[in-house]
Amino acid sequence: MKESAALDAFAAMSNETRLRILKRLVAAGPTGLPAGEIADAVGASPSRTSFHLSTMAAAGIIRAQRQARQIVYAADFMALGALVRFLLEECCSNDPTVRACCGLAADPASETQTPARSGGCDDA
Amino acid sequence: MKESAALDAFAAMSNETRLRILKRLVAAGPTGLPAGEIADAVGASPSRTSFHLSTMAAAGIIRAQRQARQIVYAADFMALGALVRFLLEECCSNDPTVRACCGLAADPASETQTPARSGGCDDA
DNA sequence: CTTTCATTTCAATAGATCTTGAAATATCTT
DNA sequence: AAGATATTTCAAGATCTATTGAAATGAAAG
Repeated sequence: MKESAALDAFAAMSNETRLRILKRLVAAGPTGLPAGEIADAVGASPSRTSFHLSTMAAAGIIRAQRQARQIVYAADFMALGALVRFLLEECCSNDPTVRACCGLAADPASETQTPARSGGCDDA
Repeated sequence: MKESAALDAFAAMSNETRLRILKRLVAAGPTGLPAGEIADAVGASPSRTSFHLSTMAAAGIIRAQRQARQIVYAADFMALGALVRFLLEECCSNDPTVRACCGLAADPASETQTPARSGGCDDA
């Protein structure tokens, strides 16, 4: 993942309305939801919702597809996975403390069992 | 992790200078680095660096500690771990596709081996 | 081909964020 | 106490982001 893409993705996640939209779209699964339903779900006006959906689509974390008169948006799960991985690998250099907090083995190449989160992690 | 904390953390990561600072601090380990060295490392003026360091500290992803005349900043590895976990759990509902992209088992409770990243993931 | 429905685009505005350079603060040294 | 060093704070301006409501677009139905 390119750094500029990650910066855009982080910016997309740094807004309350957009984070709500993302959660809703993740819950909706790969089928996604039409813009109007998303607007209702998050309690924002159509134009405001459209603005945030465009921002998120430009950041690459969701995808749009016209279906008859509606425009259906869906989370891009692979892009989200790439973002988590960027955070873990590029930003955090696979630091063992960071990894332990998400139930990951200290060493990314490890063939051993994933450990329970060790003590000292902030609660999520 | 509270949602508002995550929003602040994402905002903190959505700036190029701050992301560079974070990477440098992660590389520096728990000992951290004084502000002046960080400024040199990222090529930003003292006041600009100070502004970004304050933003990151307020977001809780780094910590400051005065040491004689310098102020030493260090990455907060547990907070970063909590952020990765928030992204994975709260935002992505532990979606298996997302998890596969970071070398995680599809099921967070799984006792089986962490799989190699399955096909279809965006390259990080 | 007009109407209706779903969504976007636009223009205006308000507010937040970033950068710059100068001045202020805190700490150490002499 | 005066000077040097490390960093922050402040004020000004530029830029970016978000919200609102009205108007425009696209697609289907009558």
